[in-house]
Amino acid sequence: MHLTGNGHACQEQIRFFLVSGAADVSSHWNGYGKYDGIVSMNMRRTTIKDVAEAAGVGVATVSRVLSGGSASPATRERVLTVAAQLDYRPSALGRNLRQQRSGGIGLLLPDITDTFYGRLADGVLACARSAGEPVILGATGDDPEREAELIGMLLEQGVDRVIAIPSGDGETWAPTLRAGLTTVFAHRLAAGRDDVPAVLADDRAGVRTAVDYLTGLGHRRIAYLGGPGQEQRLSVFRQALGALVDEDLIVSARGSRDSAYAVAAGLLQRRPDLTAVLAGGNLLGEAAVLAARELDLRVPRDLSLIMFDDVPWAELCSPPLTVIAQPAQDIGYRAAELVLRAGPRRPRSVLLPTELMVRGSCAPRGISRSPR
Amino acid sequence: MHLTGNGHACQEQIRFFLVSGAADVSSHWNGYGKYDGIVSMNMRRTTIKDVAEAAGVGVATVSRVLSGGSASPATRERVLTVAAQLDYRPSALGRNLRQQRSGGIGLLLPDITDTFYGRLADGVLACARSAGEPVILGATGDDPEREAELIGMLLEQGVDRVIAIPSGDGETWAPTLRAGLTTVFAHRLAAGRDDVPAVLADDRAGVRTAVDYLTGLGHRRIAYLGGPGQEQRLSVFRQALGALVDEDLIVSARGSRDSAYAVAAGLLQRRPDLTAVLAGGNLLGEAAVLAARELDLRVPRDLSLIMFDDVPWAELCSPPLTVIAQPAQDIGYRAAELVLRAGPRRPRSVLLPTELMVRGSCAPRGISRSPR
DNA sequence: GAGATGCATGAAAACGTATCCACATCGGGT
DNA sequence: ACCCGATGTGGATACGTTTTCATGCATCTC
Repeated sequence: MHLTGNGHACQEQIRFFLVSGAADVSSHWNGYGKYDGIVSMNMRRTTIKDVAEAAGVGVATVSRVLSGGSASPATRERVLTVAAQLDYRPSALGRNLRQQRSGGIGLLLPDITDTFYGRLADGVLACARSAGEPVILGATGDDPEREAELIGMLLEQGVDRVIAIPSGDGETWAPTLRAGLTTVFAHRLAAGRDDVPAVLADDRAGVRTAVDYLTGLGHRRIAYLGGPGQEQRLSVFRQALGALVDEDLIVSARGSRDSAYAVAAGLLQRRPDLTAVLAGGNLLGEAAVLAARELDLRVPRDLSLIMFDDVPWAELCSPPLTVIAQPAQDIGYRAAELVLRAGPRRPRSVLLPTELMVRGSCAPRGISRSPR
Repeated sequence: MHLTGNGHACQEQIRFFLVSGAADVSSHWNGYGKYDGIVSMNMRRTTIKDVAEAAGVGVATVSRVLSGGSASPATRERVLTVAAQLDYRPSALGRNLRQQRSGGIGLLLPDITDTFYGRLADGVLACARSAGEPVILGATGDDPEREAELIGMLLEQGVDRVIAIPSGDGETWAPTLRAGLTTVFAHRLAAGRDDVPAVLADDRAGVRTAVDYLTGLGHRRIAYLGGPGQEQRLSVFRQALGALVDEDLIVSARGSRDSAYAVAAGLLQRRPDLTAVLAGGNLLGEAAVLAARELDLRVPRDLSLIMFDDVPWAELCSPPLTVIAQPAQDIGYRAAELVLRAGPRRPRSVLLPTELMVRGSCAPRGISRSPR
């Protein structure tokens, strides 16, 4: 009761100022923050109603002005001035409930610890920030179940836009689309969901370039060390390798570092005859380097190595790693653009170029590895 | 109109099933999703009211049951059953508006690309997930202005819990606390805001250990390569070094990789006489390694290097980097715990241990570096 | 047996916003 | 002079939930 009365008094005060001369208002009310200690604890949030009363207009008008609707220049200016003076910030809560959507954009990725996804997330954040949209982050751990859980959470939150590096298949994503979420996939697709727009690096060209480079150096027994959801790369790998393909040299790890290392070490141990490895991600590349070192294989003399994704430490490694650079940040940014600009018709998917960065981890096939 | 009528019909249907035999309901309505193609586009969200009507109780009762309030076992079971059948999910939008808070937890950090912050974020996500809370991520770029902007966004969203690696000073964070947000700082403090609980790595001990280790190896001219917000580390560094301190050897970079490299290269070039560097973060360590390589300084023969924060590539580097490991993930997790369990009284801050991991980037001071 | 006590329950209010609709005002055209 | 359309405006409503409050019923106590 007391509070409401107090608030009213303030608003009258402001109206007075506005009438007598708006120019002075700011100087008087700039120090609003100084009232901190006194009123902060139990101060009600400034609502659209307060602004309306202080400006002497209806709430509808305020809402229109602030949402870009039509209004006479005079009232528009008055409303804007008063809103600024009161330091009014529209409550996303009210708006969200009214329009049945929370506005934010959900971002679901396997592992925020992986610098690739980190850079991708950074791109999303950059675009979202320029659009003033909050980003809700979730880590799926490449587990469809956790992914489904997170999707449920997003739905419950009323999020209506989501960018995902999908782990699950079409089934997992059915509820999302059914609920009318605008979805954009990044970096990879979900099996059986080619109706969802996506932003992808040109894996096809990347793999082909890498394979051509390695075969050009004389390599014949080339392994692919893959991760989750790399079916497309695998098919291109097989295709590019043609007759040289050896299914025993194509292995897949789960998302974790441990799994990657285990698989890499197993591969190198099992097949001492292979001369080159294409690692399908920086975690896998890291695992390959560690495993090679553990087995006393020297890169690139004993083993040539190409890694997907250019990370800062690729240059620090010795030898510096030859990589296929992917525009992780761009992927995120473009995905955010797509999901924000989602118009009536479904936007076209985007394919971003990859680039082979030749450093020092590949060499012509020399003397065959000495058996251990 | 048509829709409402349709919805009512469905509810009647369900009530009938429930009366006649609940066991059959699931089998009949399991296939609910099959109606997708027909009704999905214009199907109203299932609300608490629907559940109430279908269960033949009031909305208040449903709310109580679902929020863990008291209710008779009979009604509780009936409500739960109906809710499950209707696949009812409470709308966070409505709840948020009602209780004037959005429930989620905001996470503000300088740069999600930095693996340290990535791991920290991962810890936060882990804890938040187990609590069922969404996380809203924002990247400040170590810029107080952007930070203030993001804080404003969080306030607008009604977020009432925030974890931050603060960039700004107490002034920046005044609005946050004024608005009644429960705030927890992680990894570092904001100047003049020691009233905010924090989760920190034991920098004090870390720096001291590192300095002792280096001086123990005979080093006398030791540089500190710092980043933003490392005032405390600097003071400890000076203190630990005692009479050996040389202000010219204490330099600070901004957050970016470029800045870090520039400062590192400048330092090494300007002072060829220094024999050891303590880098205050993995970006700075990376910069130091690159700069040293560029100047043809061999590590550790010409230059000993210790880096704050243990990252996977520290082992891949040659030589492997001696580091001060920080429990980044734990920091995030604990911070999330604190901010979630925020009771009436302010929780105590937490200090987590650091650990010196000796690898190969430090050596006893040998022959002084040859001048270039 | 009457009053007191406890519990389950539902109607209603509130949260802050956007939008629908009705009304008023004004200018220009017949 | 009258009407009509365009435009600006404000009251009222709805969004889905939680919480308060009053009511009814059953049980307990003296």
